[in-house]
Amino acid sequence: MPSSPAHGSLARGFFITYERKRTMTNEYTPLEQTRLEKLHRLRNMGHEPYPTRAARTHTSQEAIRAFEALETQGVAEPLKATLAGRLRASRGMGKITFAHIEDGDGRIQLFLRANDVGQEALDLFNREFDLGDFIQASGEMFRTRTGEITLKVEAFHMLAKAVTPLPAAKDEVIDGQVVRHATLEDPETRYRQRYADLAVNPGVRQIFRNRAAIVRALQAFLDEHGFLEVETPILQPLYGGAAARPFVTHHNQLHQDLYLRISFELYLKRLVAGGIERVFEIGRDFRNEGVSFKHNPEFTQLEFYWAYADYLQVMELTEQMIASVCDRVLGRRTVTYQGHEISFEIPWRRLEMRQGILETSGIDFAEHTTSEALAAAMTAKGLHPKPNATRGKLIDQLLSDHLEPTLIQPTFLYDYPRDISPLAKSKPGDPLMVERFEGYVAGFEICNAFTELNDPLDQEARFIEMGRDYADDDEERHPIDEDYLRAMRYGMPPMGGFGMGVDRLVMLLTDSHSIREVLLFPHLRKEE
RNA sequence: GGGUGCGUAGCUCAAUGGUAGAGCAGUGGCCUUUUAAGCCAUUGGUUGAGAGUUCGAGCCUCUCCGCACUCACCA
Repeated sequence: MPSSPAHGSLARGFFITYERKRTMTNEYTPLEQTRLEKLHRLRNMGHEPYPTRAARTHTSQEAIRAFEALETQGVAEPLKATLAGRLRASRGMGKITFAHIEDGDGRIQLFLRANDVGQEALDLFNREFDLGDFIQASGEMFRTRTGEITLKVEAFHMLAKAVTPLPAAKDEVIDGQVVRHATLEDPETRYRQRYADLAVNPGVRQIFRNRAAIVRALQAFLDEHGFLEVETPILQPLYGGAAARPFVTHHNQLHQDLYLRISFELYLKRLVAGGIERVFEIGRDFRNEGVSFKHNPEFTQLEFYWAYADYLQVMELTEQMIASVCDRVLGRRTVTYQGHEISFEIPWRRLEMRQGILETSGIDFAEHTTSEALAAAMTAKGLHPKPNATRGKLIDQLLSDHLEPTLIQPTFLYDYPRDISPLAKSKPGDPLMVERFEGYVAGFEICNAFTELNDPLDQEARFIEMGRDYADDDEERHPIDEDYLRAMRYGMPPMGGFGMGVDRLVMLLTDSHSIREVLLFPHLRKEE
């Protein structure tokens, strides 16, 4: 990049043209122009605004802890430190300036005095440095009159000039409580410009630290229980394993349409057929559906499959796994979610799905074995059954409308109707029901599991039966995965299988009201 | 996709159909232990975009864009 004149139109013109070509951004705002002029002045004075390297010796908290340690030991020798971070507050008071910088650890105060750095440098700091700039400062640690551990700056320089001001956010400490003023709140700006959100809203960073810890805790738990972590194709020639519309893409050279996976199920069960008795995957699923506070088009799923186990054993492993995650990540098993005290202590409540629906809606679906009969019973109760719905969908409607909202404490709903569970094994002696459970917390579903169907003839019949419920052009109609049937015909051991929305678990453990809060870059419509 | 609501300065928010404002941030000045520092002065707006009604529109009407909530969809 050529060196630029201080603050002429030539310099600005250069930058604007460059930016427009690259990103089609608009012109710089007046606030940005002010900062660009500072940038050019710094450069003209020989202060590189974007030096190649930093040289910090301590993070903010390391410096504070090291100072406290020396203080307790009564060491007279002052602690020298070079700190680096983002300028978040600056209070100029004539011949001295107090400032705070923020790094990955937290905040620390800087104290700049004309006596120490020189009047010229102090003026440079006050005139050309802005909130949001990344800077480096060296000096000795001390305590101010009010007791705050502070760096008495002897030398400082810019590490990266911020051209665009951060959305203002100031903290006030009242009786030990941090009160934030004019924080960035607009959800659209927060999600579109997550970098700005992360920079000014510390709670956001904590959510994603917790998210990473939750995923690691799940991996550790399953690893300790003998499950092998694998990665299966995201681009699939056929999709399956869930009721969802897929995203379609195309491989040019192979002249082949491909689907982004909607679940891992059929691939992971192929692996069990191949002899991997305990297997799991944590990864991204893609579903071409509407968005809501609990749905994003791409989301993170955990699935595991466990040979020779059934859904009851999976149920027990599930509550152990969640408790283990709570222990590792939070150090406790109770959380507050949107005002509800929720306990993940073992065991969770177990409720037969039929019984739960009977209690909350007054309808026993077992007494109505056809969709017509069930719809009539619902109408008789003053409910509004969806027209032309299958019996399974009507039961699902009763579940979501009446039962689901009541399931605040962790609850396993078990035994589901066969016609909404084409991959689950029937209950012995009850051909209409399958061995399946779903875990509900805070009124929404977080996991889904069953004793897996391993009878290739039954599976083929279910696929065909399922296909009959849809017209040929119905988008929900699923293709039959012949290769999966072949894998099953080679022999597939009995097994329990499990799937969980990791984002929803993160929501629960971070008290987030929307899935978008726990996704770094949630899906939004295109800007403009 | 439907319904409801919202969109005003960089951020958070005001403004009966009648001159678009405040705090913070910014700019200039004073200030050597402050911490939402303070004090004085001051800049900043095509009120999301476009059209219409009106003497006059941030406000009323319509279209579009975006966001939120909600419904539909989600074996």
